[in-house]
Amino acid sequence: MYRTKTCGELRLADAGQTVTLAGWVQRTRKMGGMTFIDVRDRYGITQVVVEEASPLFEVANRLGREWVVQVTGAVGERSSKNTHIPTGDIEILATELRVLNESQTPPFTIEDQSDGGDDLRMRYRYLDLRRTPVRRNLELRHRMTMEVRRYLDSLGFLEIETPMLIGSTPEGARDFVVPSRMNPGQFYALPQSPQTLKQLLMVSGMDRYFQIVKCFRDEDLRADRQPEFTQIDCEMSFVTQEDILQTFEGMAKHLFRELRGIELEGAFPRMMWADAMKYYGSDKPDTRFGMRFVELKDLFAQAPGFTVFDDAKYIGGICATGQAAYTRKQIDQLTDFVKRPQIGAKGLVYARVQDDGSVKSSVDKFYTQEVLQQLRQRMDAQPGDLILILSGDDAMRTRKQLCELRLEMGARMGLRDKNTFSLLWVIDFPMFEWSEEEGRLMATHHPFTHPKDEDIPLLDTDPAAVRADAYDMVCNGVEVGGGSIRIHDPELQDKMFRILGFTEERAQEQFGFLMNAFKYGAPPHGGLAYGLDRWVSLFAGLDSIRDCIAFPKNNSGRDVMLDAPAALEQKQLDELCLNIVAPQK
RNA sequence: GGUGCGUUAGUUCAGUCUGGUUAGAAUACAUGCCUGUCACGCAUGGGGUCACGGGGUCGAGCUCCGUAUGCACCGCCA
Repeated sequence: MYRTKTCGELRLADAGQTVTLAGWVQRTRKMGGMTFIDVRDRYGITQVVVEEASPLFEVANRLGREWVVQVTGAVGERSSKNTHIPTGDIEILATELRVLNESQTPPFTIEDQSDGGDDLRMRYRYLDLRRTPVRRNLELRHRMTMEVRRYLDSLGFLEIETPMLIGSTPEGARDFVVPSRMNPGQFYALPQSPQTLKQLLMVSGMDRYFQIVKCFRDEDLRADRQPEFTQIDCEMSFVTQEDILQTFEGMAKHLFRELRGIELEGAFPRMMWADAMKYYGSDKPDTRFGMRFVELKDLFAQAPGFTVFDDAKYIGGICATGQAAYTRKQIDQLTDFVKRPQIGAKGLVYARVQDDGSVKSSVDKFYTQEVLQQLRQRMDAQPGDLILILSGDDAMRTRKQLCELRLEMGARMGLRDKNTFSLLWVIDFPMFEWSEEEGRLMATHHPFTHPKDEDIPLLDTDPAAVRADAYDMVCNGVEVGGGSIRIHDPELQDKMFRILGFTEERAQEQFGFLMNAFKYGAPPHGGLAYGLDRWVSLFAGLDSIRDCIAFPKNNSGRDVMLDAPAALEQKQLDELCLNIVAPQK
């Protein structure tokens, strides 16, 4: 046995015991006549003392950072305590000190506040994972999957694995593909989600399924998007949308209770997609704060000499409470912010409500105080408030711009606190979206999503107006999960494929397996998938999901530690019959 | 496919606006001193292809163009 105790568990009550610890040298402090060694493992840090008189003194002074050591000695009370760490009252007076392994000087110091940048941390991720903050994220992730399994198991869900090598489907994200050696010229695809497989499990009568499962999407990365990521994938039979929302709202509450000690009271608010877009300009509104949009188009008639609003199809405002003291410079910063190419607004109109109730705005020259007072009333603005207005000739685009402005103001006003959580359901998503690129309607969620019963007649007359039994769970402006009731009627499914522009042959070719299964008695079913990485990030207050993934990819989809992806040997390529010539080395 | 910001010591950064002697700091590392440190302290020392290529200039870390690469974002992500 290499150790009898860990480096995090010894306390004053253990004084007098002889123990053996093993771990990494965090650092040594040589005082001349004595040397302190901080030994670290994943449980904590314990101080070891070696005095000059000890035969171990020479070894102790030779130790370098990150050497692996084994120490035996008596637990003693420290004469001067360290109140910063749990083991700070005790130390080990070493009687044995063995070097289990030496270490090169690490490229960055293993400390909570790392001095390594992202790229270096990824290159030496195994060292980065020795750092407490990163390790804690993985610990939290572990506890979360344990709690998910506990909750779902208690409700009778079965965890069932589905294959990683499946067929490619052109709908949705790009697939990662895997060539098949035994079937030359043919390819598997890695699942973007086990969507159709879990629906088949419902046909099989599995009733309540879940899986904590890797999913793969060959799309560009973001701070919250990795090419492989983990879903908590769930499906239930004989349920309504209401049943599903209840079940998974329960799971969210369970996770908050067990992992954050937060009791979420009452049912989660539900917001129709159309309202989310109208009041927040987003299908994932951050509801930690208000500042809802107010439409102002009818208020601002054409004014001589002022052309900004002339072509506006949409004029919308938000009211920033108590921000009337914003300086000209701050307003200019906001204007620059909305004019950035990523946002693309033309400009910003502002109005301050003065202490006496009068409104001082950037459009004073063009609108009477009467109109401005109506504005103030419409915005429900009080003295001291700042009204910000955007306009544009494309209502949807302008709402998105206003959404960015709202989030920016929320951040500036400190209203986006990482320890405040505001959850809601966004429901009644539109069934279809028009794709300019494809020149056809595309499924907003996926082609198996059930339309709302009352909208089914519209499928024939006005498909773009059809809403779906689809829902997202949103927390603090992050989509943490989403799902839908699925179609279980083959005829309705056929109709959906037709609207989506599938020929019968193509629908059969790509989804024939599912359509055939549905001919043998598909139960009504629906489900949801949570993004595990996003949940962990949210609970840990992370800016990027990378920090809760042991070995993530960088912005370009590369694993800089493994140096993957990489070219293959010609022999491997030849076996796969890909007719690719390997690059010369 | 696009936009923005970056790339200088092992590491984190300053220096770039306003080109001009030997490119600095902190930290890490090495050596020495120190018996109560815990961000130990003190002293000394080593450590640089200023990402790469090109232009312009008497002269470039600094200016211009291109490339690579990192991060954030837009497009994309059923």
